[in-house]
Amino acid sequence: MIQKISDNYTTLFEEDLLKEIDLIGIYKEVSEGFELIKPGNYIKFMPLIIRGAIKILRGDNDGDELLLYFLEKGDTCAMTLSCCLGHHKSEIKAITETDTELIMIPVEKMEEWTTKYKSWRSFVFDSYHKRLIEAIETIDSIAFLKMDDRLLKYLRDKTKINNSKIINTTHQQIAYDLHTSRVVISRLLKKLENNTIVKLNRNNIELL
Amino acid sequence: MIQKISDNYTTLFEEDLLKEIDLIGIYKEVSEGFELIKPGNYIKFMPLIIRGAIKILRGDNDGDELLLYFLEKGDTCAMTLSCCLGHHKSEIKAITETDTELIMIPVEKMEEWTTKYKSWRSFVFDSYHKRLIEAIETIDSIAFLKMDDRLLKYLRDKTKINNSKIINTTHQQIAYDLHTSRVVISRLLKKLENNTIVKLNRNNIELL
DNA sequence: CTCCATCTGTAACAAATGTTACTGTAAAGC
DNA sequence: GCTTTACAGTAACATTTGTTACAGATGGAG
Repeated sequence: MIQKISDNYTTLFEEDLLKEIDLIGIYKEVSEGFELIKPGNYIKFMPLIIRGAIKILRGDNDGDELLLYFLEKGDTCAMTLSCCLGHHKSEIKAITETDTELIMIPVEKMEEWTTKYKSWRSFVFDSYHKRLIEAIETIDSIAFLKMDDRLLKYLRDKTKINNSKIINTTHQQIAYDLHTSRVVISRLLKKLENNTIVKLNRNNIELL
Repeated sequence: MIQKISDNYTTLFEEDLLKEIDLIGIYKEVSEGFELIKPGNYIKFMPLIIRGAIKILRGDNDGDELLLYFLEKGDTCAMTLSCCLGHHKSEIKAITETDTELIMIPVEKMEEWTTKYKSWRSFVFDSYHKRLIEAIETIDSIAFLKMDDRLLKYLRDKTKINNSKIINTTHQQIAYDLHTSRVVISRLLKKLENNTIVKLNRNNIELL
């Protein structure tokens, strides 16, 4: 486990901290499409991502939802941090975007390590920073971009996360992530296809 | 200065930390409408707000802008924290909403105090947490609400911040904050007036 | 193969928001 | 007082996005 952490985290954790993670962390493999966190859950573990990607969504009271951002290897979930420190309920939804390996750290260790290890402190600050930036980028997209550009950005993010120009998803699923309707997405995708920016197949979109 | 801090911050800072703030912090009074931070600035100080309110805006490349949230007494600017720790340029704009008293802390002290004082660490974590929550609430508004509800929310936030049912501003200014056009705001305000939710005057809106 | 569920394409329309243009009115400066 | 400027009201129209309804295509289950 130590090896996996050092290989995938740019933050250099102290030797002692690595040993603690090795001792206390729970290694887990999760397959694609699993709902790790539901709105309303209390969170007892903090995930360190080793491989794969996790999609973080905001859900409102009526089942509407909106993609906030993706987490990748080396990341952790700042909302989880918030919830842990503040002992609040989750206000978000987390779903594995691909098969994912992660290490679960019990909440209690959070504060302890924050006091004890400088590198852990930096890691946590850095995570907050990244998430805040991502949240603000999401605001940029919604506020300043039209749906066609948001869609294109979404497709590009997807190819980056999955490391493949082929995106396996349905129009309906994209509509959920961008909080719009399926018809709108179909319409705009068709326009992108006419401009030879994508190629459309059933359950599958290729970014050219 | 120690008194001002202890009076206005719920986080209880240690005696030693309070002394350091007293010694190092620079007390400042800023009048309404002053632009504290411009996009592109490097930030050398971190503000602790004692009294008043600061409006934080996101600005894109073309001069478009959008209100992110307000800061009040007891708050600090998480984006500033980010910038300080990461030594990045500012990506936001900060304008005093009312006359404001604040204490400026030089960036160098940030990391030092984070290591040295537990209460400072909690304060910084808590600030990040609050800002992340606020950013996500802003996302909620833009993504899930129509302009009329966003406007009403905006007016209510304003009355809360300024502690008065009378809002002194122009339709154009609201339009900038919500990133829409003046005509749209005028139209919706008129509708709110017809429903006796507000009363409109020149440079001045009263929330009923 | 046939049936069925799911996915996609498209049209026609409705609603929300953005744009342009013009008017009147209050306040500020002279 | 008069003139100028900023602010607000309104109409007419354009664009974007959302909604409903239906038809055709695809692939899997039986």
